[in-house]
Amino acid sequence: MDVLSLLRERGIQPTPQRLAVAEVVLRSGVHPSADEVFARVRDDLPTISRATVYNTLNLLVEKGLLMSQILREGTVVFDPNVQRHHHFIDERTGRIYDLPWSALRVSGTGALEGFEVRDYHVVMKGRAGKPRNNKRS
Amino acid sequence: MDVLSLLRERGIQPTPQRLAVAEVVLRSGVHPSADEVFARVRDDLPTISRATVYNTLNLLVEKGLLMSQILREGTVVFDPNVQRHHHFIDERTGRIYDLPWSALRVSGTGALEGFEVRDYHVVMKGRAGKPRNNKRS
DNA sequence: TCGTCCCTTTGGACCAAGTCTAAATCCCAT
DNA sequence: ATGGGATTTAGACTTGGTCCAAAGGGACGA
Repeated sequence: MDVLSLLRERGIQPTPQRLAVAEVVLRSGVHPSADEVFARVRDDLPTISRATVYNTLNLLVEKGLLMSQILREGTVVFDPNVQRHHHFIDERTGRIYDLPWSALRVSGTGALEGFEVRDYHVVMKGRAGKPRNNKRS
Repeated sequence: MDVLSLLRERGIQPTPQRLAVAEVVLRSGVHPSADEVFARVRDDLPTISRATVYNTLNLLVEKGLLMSQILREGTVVFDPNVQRHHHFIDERTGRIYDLPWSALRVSGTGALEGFEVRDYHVVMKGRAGKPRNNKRS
């Protein structure tokens, strides 16, 4: 599905600015901050303003095309993966990886006295890219 | 153990400013931001500077008396609980609660291809203060 | 074609969290 | 008492983010 249709589907009035922002963040596959998106978008649309990028990202979150996540110090990051999932943060690079929901299982969430759990996820830290398939260490 | 001895034990040269900061954050039982600590400490020590509060908090983290956590948008919070534990965030109040490590169990952390997990914890969101709740997720 | 209305974009002011720096102060050993 | 290293201070600076008033742009009726 192309980005233009995605926006229309959610009732977002498409504009060149919004399309450019959505292209960058939805296709990125990573977890950019707003200013990182700003920088990337400016390559194509040099006159776009910071306010528009922030407005658009917040609009995309509001309309369910993005999630914002609190995973980096000092800044929110945007995640084009809107399914439930977990996160892994590489300690060396700071890079954030998505882990599929099915990769982990958390038990005990229903047995917490005094807490009504609405959502949860696991945040893991370590090193990514070390072990290889079929190799033991 | 009093705070003065705690600092000495960790090789931290005690000063009135450091003691005041440590008292506030170690006894608070909550998860204050640096500026919240700054505000509280100024009640007792009106001339203390922001830089000293930030320096001291970072020093306490470095020396293992505190942990810093990324749980609130825009600011780091400090956690006097240095044991492994999970977190629950009340969506209405933003208040952060510690959950004992034993309250939850996460399985699958060892089976992740390509990720060497060094640490992890569960972040939950919902409403606190409602006893008697039995729901799975 | 021309207005006009409404939505969007823009630039800059503003705010909050946090770091940095240079100067002042403190403490301690000589 | 004095000199030096550690600590504190105020304020400048940086960065992430919001706010606002003015300008732009497109759809539609006259």
